[in-house]
Amino acid sequence: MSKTKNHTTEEIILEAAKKIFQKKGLDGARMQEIADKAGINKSMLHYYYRSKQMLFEAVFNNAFSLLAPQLNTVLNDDSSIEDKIKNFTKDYITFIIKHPYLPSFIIHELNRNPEFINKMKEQIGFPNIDKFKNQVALEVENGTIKPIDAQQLFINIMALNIFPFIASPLIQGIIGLDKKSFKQLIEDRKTQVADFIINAIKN
Amino acid sequence: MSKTKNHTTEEIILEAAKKIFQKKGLDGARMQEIADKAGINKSMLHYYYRSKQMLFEAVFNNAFSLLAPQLNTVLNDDSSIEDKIKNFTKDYITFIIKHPYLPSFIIHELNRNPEFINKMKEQIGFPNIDKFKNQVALEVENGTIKPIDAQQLFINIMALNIFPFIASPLIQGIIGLDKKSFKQLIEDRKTQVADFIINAIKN
DNA sequence: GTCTATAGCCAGATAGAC
DNA sequence: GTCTATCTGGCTATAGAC
Repeated sequence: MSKTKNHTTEEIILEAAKKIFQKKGLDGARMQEIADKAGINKSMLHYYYRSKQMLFEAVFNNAFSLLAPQLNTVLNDDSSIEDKIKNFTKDYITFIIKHPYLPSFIIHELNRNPEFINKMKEQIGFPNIDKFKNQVALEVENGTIKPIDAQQLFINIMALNIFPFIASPLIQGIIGLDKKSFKQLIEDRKTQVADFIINAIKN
Repeated sequence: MSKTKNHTTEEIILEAAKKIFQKKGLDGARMQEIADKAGINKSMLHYYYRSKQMLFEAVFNNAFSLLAPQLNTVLNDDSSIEDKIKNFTKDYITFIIKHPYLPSFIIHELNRNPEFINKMKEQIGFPNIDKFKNQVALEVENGTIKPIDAQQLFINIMALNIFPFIASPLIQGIIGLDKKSFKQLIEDRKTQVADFIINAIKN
């Protein structure tokens, strides 16, 4: 009973702060709004997290530790390149539906504060590209895929999967779709993106 | 003499506001900082633009009217799909070097304020995908390219070109490159991205 | 640990002299 | 049109009662 629904105040605050910070950013967020969302008193935020900045950093770390394993699917998994691409493309959509503001939040705050990434590097599970580099080199040598730089391929995989969600208002505006049609378009991407990438690199 | 270097105060303000807003966003920007950058008094900002919000909207419109023609290269140009992809990929890098914060600025502010896109639609030159749809359908029928949805292809082209700049701190962190190596990576993309897309769709 | 009240500061906006 | 001075409100943060 004590672990199912009995969240501590600290956890309730963090959860509320995640929602507000991810939607409004550090500068746009208001401590009062976070307190309201958490259903507690504003001074509790300072009691538990001392300052807005420190609460924000807790949220950012938490968000990054959710995104990192996603990227590691591509980088550290043991399956073939082709399977990795298929799995990541399918899984990422599921992930993003649960955390819609997360990638644009991380990317925006990293742009405003690029040195944040250095703190993240110290965390365990920070994405590392070395294994992926070896794998790509190997598959190029085998002849299963065309010659391509592993870094460029990784960027391409990220770009094709992440960008449509970050830029969705712009895309919806230009393509001229309502929400329902756009949702279908995204649904189609679960397979289309993987096919696109595989076509591009397969021999 | 009067048109070469003699900018009006209004233009000087807009130019300074562009730099500050694009780097810091609406919430992060300070009117005092804009005034300092422009080298004029803070009250002048209000004299010419009435409020922070209105100054911001002038900046946003201006930024969007710079990005739109870039996207129209892909959508409205008369060349073949293959040439469009090559040209856009090459030109976009040049564009982004001149306006490094512009796309992430537009995308971030559209996320915070999705209805902005509706105001943009009323401007002339707002990107329209109709011509591109016909062209893709035609080239698919001709057999020059594989069957693909024009909307998906357009998203892919944007994603591969725009994302690396928006997410550059994240990418640099994961790939572990210094600024110089990253610059070279981007330089390589001028041709690599076009090749990647063309491989993916070419029959 | 949780609340109320308030300190202290800073930003956007305006009044009014020149 | 451009400046100085100032108002006003809102925000982070803390003091202190319970």
